[in-house]
Amino acid sequence: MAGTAPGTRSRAPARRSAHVRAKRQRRRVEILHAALRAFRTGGYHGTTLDDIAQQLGVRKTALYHYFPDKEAMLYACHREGLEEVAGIMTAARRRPTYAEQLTHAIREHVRVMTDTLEGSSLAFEVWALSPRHQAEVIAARDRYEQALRDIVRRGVAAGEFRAVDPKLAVFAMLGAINWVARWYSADGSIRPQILGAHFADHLVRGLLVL
Amino acid sequence: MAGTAPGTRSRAPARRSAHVRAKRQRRRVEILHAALRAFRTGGYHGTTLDDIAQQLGVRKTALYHYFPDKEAMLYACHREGLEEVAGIMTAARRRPTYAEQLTHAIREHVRVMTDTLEGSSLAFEVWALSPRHQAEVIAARDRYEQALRDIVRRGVAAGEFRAVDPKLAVFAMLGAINWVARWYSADGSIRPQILGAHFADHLVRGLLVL
DNA sequence: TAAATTTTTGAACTGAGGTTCAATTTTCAG
DNA sequence: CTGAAAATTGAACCTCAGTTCAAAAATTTA
Repeated sequence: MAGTAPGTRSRAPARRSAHVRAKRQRRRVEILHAALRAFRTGGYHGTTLDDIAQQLGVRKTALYHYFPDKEAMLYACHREGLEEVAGIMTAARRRPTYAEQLTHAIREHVRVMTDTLEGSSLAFEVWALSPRHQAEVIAARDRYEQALRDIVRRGVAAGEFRAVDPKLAVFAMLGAINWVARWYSADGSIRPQILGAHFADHLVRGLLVL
Repeated sequence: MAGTAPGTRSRAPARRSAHVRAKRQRRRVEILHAALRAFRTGGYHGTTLDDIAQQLGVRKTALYHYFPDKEAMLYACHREGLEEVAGIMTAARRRPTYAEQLTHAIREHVRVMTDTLEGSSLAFEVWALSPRHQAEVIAARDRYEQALRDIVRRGVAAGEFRAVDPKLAVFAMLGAINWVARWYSADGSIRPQILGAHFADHLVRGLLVL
């Protein structure tokens, strides 16, 4: 949105120096992370711009220098998360067995969820987005879900998994993973690595034939 | 809160007839269900009193005849859900094996989630509650989580389950179950009965020794 | 260091939505 | 049928939070 509108900055195409541009980008990410943290716990509507600004030691009006409005922040959060998660699938498909493909996807998704916390966007309220953005995010999310279902479906066909309903199996997996956004804290005693391995074990084993 | 405050209705202890009282109670439940539906999808802050009132074909001011404020509705939702879920555990403990105990708990929790939708309170934003209510709800939720962990712990000790971390195992289960509130629709093709059985199978099997 | 540009700020505007309340309509009880 | 109680309404209030904007502060560039 920021770079695609024709009239936004058509007069001065590349006036900003690389240094300034990089700094601005860094700040944007900082703001996004602050927003992410706040959205994750308090929800989009429950989070005020003051909440986000306060984390950065700045007034809320400063945020408008980086994002046109609050919804743009939520959208950016979703974008980043979806991008990261989408990348998981291409790597997963290279694994030899379907069980390993699922294991990889779960581990990586959990890692995205805990390490950068940026994967938590899938757990966010999509309804707060504008119709256009909402449709886009839902489409991307559905693509991801579909890819997971395909793995399960093939695993079942190959006799690797029990005759489960792929849709329900994936709902269970995504529920467990997305729920992480609700309780995980980097200060806690739970190590992300362990968490991912544990979830993958639990959820994939539940599909295997005896 | 409605019946415990000393000064609320101390002068007229039982003026309302049984019929009126029953009708009022029925209406309260109707409002609660409407609120529940709205909270479940749009979140507490994202839901307006107009949203809830509109479902009932009434103006928002009518709601104040049944609840002192919006927070009271959220609190009532939590109360009902927690009560139902708490009842699950006592029945579960009567089952012979730990696997069966878990299976029962998961099935019933899913049923509460889909049938009445009242179990979705555990999935709600607790932070929107007043400090007092928040503490109460968190305590009840922790009790429930602890009970589930105990089953897992004992199952591990008895050699029935693998040597999993009870905390993580329960997080995975509750994540899958609570996530139901996000996608389940009574109009959809998924039958609650099947869903509960499927989730129980998936999640319990994942804990069993090979 | 000085001009230009970027970033931040404080004040003010605005609309949405929770809440109050007196008045009206509906329902109940005798 | 009639008075009383309950339920609902519409108007108004008020706070909060998203947004705008011109001015000030900080930073970059030459």
